[in-house]
Amino acid sequence: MEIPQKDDILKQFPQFEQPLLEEILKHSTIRQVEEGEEVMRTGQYIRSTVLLLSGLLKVYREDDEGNEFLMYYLEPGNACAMSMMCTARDEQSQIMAKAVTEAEVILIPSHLSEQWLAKYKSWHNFVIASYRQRFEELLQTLDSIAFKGLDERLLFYLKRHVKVSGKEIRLSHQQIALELNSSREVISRLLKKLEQTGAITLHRNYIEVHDLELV
Amino acid sequence: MEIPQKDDILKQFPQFEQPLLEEILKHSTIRQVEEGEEVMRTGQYIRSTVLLLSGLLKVYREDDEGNEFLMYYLEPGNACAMSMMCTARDEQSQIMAKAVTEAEVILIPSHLSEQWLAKYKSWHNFVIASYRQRFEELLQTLDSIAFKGLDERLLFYLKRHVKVSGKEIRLSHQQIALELNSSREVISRLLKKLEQTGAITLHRNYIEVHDLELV
DNA sequence: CTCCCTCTGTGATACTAGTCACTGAAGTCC
DNA sequence: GGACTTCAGTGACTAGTATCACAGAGGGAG
Repeated sequence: MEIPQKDDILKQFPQFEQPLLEEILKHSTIRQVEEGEEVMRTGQYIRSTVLLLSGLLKVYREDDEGNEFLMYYLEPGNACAMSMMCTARDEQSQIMAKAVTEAEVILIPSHLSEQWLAKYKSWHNFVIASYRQRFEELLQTLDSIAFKGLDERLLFYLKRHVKVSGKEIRLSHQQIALELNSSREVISRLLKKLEQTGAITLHRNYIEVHDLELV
Repeated sequence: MEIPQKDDILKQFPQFEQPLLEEILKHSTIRQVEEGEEVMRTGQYIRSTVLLLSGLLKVYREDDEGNEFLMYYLEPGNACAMSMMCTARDEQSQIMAKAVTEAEVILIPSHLSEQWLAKYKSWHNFVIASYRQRFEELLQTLDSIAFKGLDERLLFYLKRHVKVSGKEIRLSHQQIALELNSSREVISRLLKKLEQTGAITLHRNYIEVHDLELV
């Protein structure tokens, strides 16, 4: 655990008022998270609000048989909406969060983030905006599962991935299959088809994206 | 539009503080909604927070081809979480809401429901609790779509329906198919199978539920 | 260079769900 | 009672996805 540095926070959360920043500096801690490390597990009690300072987190849902599917990514400047909603009553997490890359998160004790809602306008706005963004992203994910075939879902997934981490997608087909709750062979076949349209080029362990929009 | 009556509100929202109740009485309106009427449409601008006083609303998502699927039901004492999140910036609705039965909703001007967050503890708690509940229900719906076959989803749907409106489900197979984004024939077949287990009895235009837990 | 492990490609097959075509049953209106 | 409409049941077929089995390619470690 480190003491948070003002400049780092300021860079990702420029909208926070000065006194709020001071409080964050005083009362919260920063945690370094390694690639692949779990930040939050289903069933875990939540005692802190989680803000992301650097790196990339994926937030996903896991069922009892170990199947999973991606809900959305969190980028620097985002907060985990679940961790904000649970503050009130020491609730359990409903979701999993894992570091896709090495990351730094700010942990704010729940009772403080709760107090700040009334105390700091910028915090209040930030929390509401976070809820809304996550809700909307979740609805998009839901749409793609409910209404689309796997081919379109894959496309949606790739686009989202490009948005958060660039045109070189460093994932095996297996990992993609996992996040879409599908199977490797099927993903391989669909990717192959995409390659034939010229939208991507396949390599071992990574995918080179050219243009997903024209598919 | 009617002037809200204090007793009605008190009955569904006993947790609200006295002065908050007074404000609701003073500034909000009640709207009667007929069965089948749309309370909210995707793309519509939201200017009020919606609380449900009586009746039953279904909240669902619709895609561009008119397909839909059910997100969750709202019962008396619940609020539409979307309508609370959109307050801040006059945002557009992402969802559809329709009255399943005749219903009464309280409409609270957005700027007030926003002010009350800071002003009334009980309002603030109510809003946060609503977010959380809806988020959780949405996650459940998501799970059932992502991880389950149609047979289990149907079961989940029936259970939920029983919870909000009793063991006589007055729906045609067609309507159920629509809410699950499936087709009538498939739902008919699955219902038939369920009937054979003894869990339900099928009739024209309604389903009699005996026990869904033992399936 | 060789061994080994992981990743990818591919055919065969099975299953789930959606679609089409049709039949009959139940309820409504005249 | 007969005509009409809506709802439900059923068989045949199709499409999409999952599963199984196996082959080959790429890269790392010795």
